[in-house]
Amino acid sequence: MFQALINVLVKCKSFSELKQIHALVITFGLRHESPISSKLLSLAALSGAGNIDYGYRLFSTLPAPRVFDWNTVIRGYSISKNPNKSFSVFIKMLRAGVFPDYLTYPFLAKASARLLKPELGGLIHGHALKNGFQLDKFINNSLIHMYASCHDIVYASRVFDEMPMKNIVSWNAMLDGYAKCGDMASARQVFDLMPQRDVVSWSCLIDGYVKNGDHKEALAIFEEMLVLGPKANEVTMVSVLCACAHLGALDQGRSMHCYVMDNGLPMTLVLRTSLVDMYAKCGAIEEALYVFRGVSNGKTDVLLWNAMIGGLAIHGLVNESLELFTEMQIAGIVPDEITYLCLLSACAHGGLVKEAWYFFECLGKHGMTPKSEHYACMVDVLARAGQK
DNA sequence: GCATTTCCGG
Repeated sequence: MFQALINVLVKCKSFSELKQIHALVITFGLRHESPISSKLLSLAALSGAGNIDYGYRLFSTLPAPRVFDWNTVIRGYSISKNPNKSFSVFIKMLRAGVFPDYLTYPFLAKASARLLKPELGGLIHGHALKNGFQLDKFINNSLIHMYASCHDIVYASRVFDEMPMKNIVSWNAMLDGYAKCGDMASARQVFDLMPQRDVVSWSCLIDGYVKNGDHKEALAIFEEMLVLGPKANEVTMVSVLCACAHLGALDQGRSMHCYVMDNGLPMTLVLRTSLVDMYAKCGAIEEALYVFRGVSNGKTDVLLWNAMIGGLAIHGLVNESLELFTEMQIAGIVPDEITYLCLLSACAHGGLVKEAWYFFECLGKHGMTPKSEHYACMVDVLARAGQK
């Protein structure tokens, strides 16, 4: 009976299915059977079928949650909109007398990193040390990443240096840390020094060069990777496509696209967005549209639509851009402030003063505050229309 | 049984 239910749970794909199973569990009085409720909780809190608030409500009904359950909720919040809640759950956990384990801390480190609060991460660090986890590789690696993400590279390297046994993840965390802090010389040094390199190491280095504006070097490293390194993955390709977009290197961009297809890399939404953006920036609107339309009924999000709407706008295809916006709303995608920025830029190109004002007002009506970029665009619209 | 690292649009 248990196993049958767990098998059903694993296959659960949507929120409504999840709720049905939840109802079933309650009806059969299995709510307090820990293997079932734990599995249900992790599905609710972590998978695409649920959401963390639902997960937390479910968690609250458990008579005696175990470390596993606490970790699930802390982890769920660490990747949610509000990572602060990971800490409130952690405090409740301590008050309930449940001892944190080697997975509790990495989730809390992640929450600190996402909040950009190294002070908070430092407290977690101290807590882990006090509880005898000073040699734990998993915890230390997540702490390195936490400090580095918070631009506290001195602390990150202190943790790194004090680790008696480092693995490739430790090295990658340092490499990425330096890159994120804009210190590509040190990042490169770490890369050259590390005992072995995997696809993440190469991707970190390449993306570091991209983020620091050295697109040529990023592509040069990628070429080197093709010869000496591991196979690139879809994450690597996102960075190199960004480099091609910045350089307007259409031919190279096309060959990146070929690499993706030839190697059967998963066409994730992120990758599709990068391809659309690259083609659009390189002036290949037809190809951008081709990738954008891609699989019919495929998943889309606001970032993908923004890339296409913005791509049309910068090439002066004003009507096409505005029509795509209409289509996007019909598709049920909610625009964000970048969408409006793209639309305002389309209006600037087309001299559409009235439409620009309309979009500018929409911004406020949908609870967004115009930022300096929006004002700049409006000034541009009015200046081009010859108004003062 | 949960695990840390790389990626998208202005």
